Amino acid sequence: MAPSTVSKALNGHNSISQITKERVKSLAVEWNYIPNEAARFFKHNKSQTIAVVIPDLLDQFYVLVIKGIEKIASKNNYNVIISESNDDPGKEVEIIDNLISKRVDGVIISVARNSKSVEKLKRLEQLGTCVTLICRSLPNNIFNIVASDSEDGALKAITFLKKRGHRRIAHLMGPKGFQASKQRLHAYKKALLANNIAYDETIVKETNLSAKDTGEAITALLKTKDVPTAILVFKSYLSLDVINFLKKKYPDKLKKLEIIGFGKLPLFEFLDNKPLASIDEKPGLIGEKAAEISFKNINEDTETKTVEQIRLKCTLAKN
Amino acid sequence: MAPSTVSKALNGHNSISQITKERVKSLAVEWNYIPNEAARFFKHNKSQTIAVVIPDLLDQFYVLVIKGIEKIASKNNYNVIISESNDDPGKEVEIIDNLISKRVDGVIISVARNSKSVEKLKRLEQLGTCVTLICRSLPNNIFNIVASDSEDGALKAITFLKKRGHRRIAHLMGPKGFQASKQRLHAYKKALLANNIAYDETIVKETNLSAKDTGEAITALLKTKDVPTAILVFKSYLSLDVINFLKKKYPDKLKKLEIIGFGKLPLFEFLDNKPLASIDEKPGLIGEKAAEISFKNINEDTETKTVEQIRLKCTLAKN
DNA sequence: TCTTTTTAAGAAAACGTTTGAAATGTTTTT
DNA sequence: AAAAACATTTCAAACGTTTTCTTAAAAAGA
Repeated sequence: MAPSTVSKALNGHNSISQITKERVKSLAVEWNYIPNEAARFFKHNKSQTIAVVIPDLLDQFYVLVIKGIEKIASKNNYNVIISESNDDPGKEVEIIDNLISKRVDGVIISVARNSKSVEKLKRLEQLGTCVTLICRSLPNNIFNIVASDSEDGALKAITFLKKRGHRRIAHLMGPKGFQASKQRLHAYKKALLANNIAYDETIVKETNLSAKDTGEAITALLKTKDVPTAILVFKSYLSLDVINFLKKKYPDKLKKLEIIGFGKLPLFEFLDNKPLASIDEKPGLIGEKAAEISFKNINEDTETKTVEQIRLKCTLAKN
Repeated sequence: MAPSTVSKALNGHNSISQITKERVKSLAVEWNYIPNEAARFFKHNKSQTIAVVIPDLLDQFYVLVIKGIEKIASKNNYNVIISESNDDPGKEVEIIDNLISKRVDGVIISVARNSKSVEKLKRLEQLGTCVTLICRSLPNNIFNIVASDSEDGALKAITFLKKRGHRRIAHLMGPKGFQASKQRLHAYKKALLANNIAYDETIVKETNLSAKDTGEAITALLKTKDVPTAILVFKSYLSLDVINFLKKKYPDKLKKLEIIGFGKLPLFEFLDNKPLASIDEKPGLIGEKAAEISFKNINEDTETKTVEQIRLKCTLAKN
């Protein structure tokens, strides 16, 4: 029996008779034949693999994203490989070089802060790999992106807080250098406006995300003359730092400053003092959408490719 | 210039002159040449990849293991692919089939509870893949394994508790069907003995790991006539369930029952009520050791292969 | 200068699979 | 009965790299 016959039989080619197909298949089982994927990938110049690049696996947000991606990938019989950049732009470039030589079919990436990978990512696209950003954007919006709709999230959070009686709602923002920080600050402002609350920049504080800096920001907030009663926080883990800080330094304030943060994490279930509520950014769904974009592009002609920019609605989850 | 010359030049073969090597390398950069790994893997019948199979990425313990593996793998220029079995034996078998066809060079696996994969793993070894178990063992000890030394951990925990004045130390054990549960129960007994504390089976309770069952076990413990003042818990996440249960149902007992669990997690940092201490099983080190075993075996002749069984010492981490 | 040795580069085969074309065998049509 | 159509199988080339073997050129020795 010729190799080509076997190949065609196993792949259900219709130029092979039913009888042969069955004979081949049963022999394959009997002889424990397992196709050599490396040879197949090589032949097809496809790896049946999409790569996920994230900052850190200890961040449960990204784990949920990955689970979403895996769900779609396994439906499509695709493999997923995961790399951590640790938010190190150099490491990120290394990772992408590696992905290029692997000829992965798609890359889903949450770029490192201060990413230097734009050119590499462009090159990846030139080579036919579908690149999809998640959560964090890059200048010029030239890549597919799936992220949560911060404006929707902020609006739901602020509206909820107003209903609870809050009128003085602060914002702890991320580093001004980050796209996401600006975006969420803007969302915060817009949400205040929609709720007829005046914007007051004295109760918007920035943190570089270190616990120390966050502590100082909170201290400053607590020293403003009209102390805020609630705060919208840039990111879930940051909310936890805020709570930790309050617990240590201002335990009396703990109940007087209600916290809502972007992002809801499974680990919240174990916390005593947790944010009042969280903006659930649907990480699993982000992963699924990103994976779907990848597969759509992988299966399409390169000519018809268009850039997709998806912002997913959030929900407000009481903790 | 012949492909063979290029190949040799890029791989630093010494039958190529220095001049040509440099010429090739500079042209490679200029033309953006990136070797096709798929072709290479195919040619070598090696994938330069080790696979990690774990139950769940949301368990930070395993994330730390993975980070350890990645550390060693990247030193060796190896790729790591991760799969989640979700403790589903069927899914696990599927995953391993996939790994077989990928011809991965090594598999590091924390087998699913009730794993049905022994035969598949044997087959994997026959095919030349190095199989290393982590944390969870399989009957007959035919595979390499890296795990923590429960006896060492339990001894340190019980000794510490005794020094704090505890004489009545309970044990919340995992399902009796699990190898690990038996192991740790045995370690608990041995540690009591070493500390001259009598073993009392009325204060050893089993849980199937569901929150409900754990609650019942704790309730039963609290109802024993000589109520324990401390408890050694099977696993980190289980400690959290215990604490959550006490908080809800017996808040007064929260400070009266000191808890030490197997496993220390990064998320503990955010908790108010946390176990008194944790047995740090050094997940990162487990990953590193497992990866080292893999590479040692990958680079060795199959003839000289021996089974390695490593039990790593623990430390006791105050929380 | 001629032979021998050394060095460097090229040629060809191989890895396992898939693919389209060619060959074989069978059936239908004329 | 010959030709045409069809069904099924096999052949041969290809994918990009590495490796072994060969060849060409240069250097060394006589």
